[in-house]
Amino acid sequence: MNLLFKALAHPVRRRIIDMLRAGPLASGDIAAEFDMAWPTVTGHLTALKEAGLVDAERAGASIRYRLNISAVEEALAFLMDLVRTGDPAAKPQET
Amino acid sequence: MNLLFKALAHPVRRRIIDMLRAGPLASGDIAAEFDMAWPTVTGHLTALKEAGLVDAERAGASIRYRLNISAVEEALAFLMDLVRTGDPAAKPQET
DNA sequence: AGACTAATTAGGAATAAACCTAATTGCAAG
DNA sequence: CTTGCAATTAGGTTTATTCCTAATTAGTCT
Repeated sequence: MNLLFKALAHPVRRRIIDMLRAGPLASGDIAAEFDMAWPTVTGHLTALKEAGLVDAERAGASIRYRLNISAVEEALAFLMDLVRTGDPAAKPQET
Repeated sequence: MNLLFKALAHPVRRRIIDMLRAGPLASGDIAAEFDMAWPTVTGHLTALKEAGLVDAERAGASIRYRLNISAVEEALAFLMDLVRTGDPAAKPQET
């Protein structure tokens, strides 16, 4: 949970997630989109992987990163719970 | 957006949010729940305030913190968008 | 005013994060 | 087997975060 929100707390990592919505991408393709050194991007990919937000698999010479939706859903569930019980207009008990 | 996820990326701050779901609390009441110095908690409250997750207002001698649901909803919307267009089973276009 | 309580601000130390360059590993051809 | 491309790991610097204690501000009460 903590690694998850930490991973989301960086613009570069959020943009990587955004890129991966269209489908898996190679590390190099991702790195090419940013104005920073490739190893820096590798670091961000590692953070995303450790948070469970992406999976990596080797495909020949390159490595393909794929978005893992279920990790996003986990964060989503946390926030939904927060909104539900925190909003006075949405308590099922006191109808 | 960035401050928002950054604020959520710390267990103490998430627990403060959780505490505030039941209703507003004074700074001291919040600080009393943690095993750390009060000024440290003040720092976390400031981070939450800057993220828009809480509002603070003075109430006599004390200061009351209140959860701001709409900021949570903002994060929620971001993640929802991610799940929607990232999930192959949920593309309305290709039915 | 003076004393007491609530909370923040100031300043500083320890730890973690983000970034870089250089060196290394893993695969694929030739 | 060696050359070349893809990507990561290593090592180090800069900046940000987290936490502490001490000092300060703000409000209450007698």
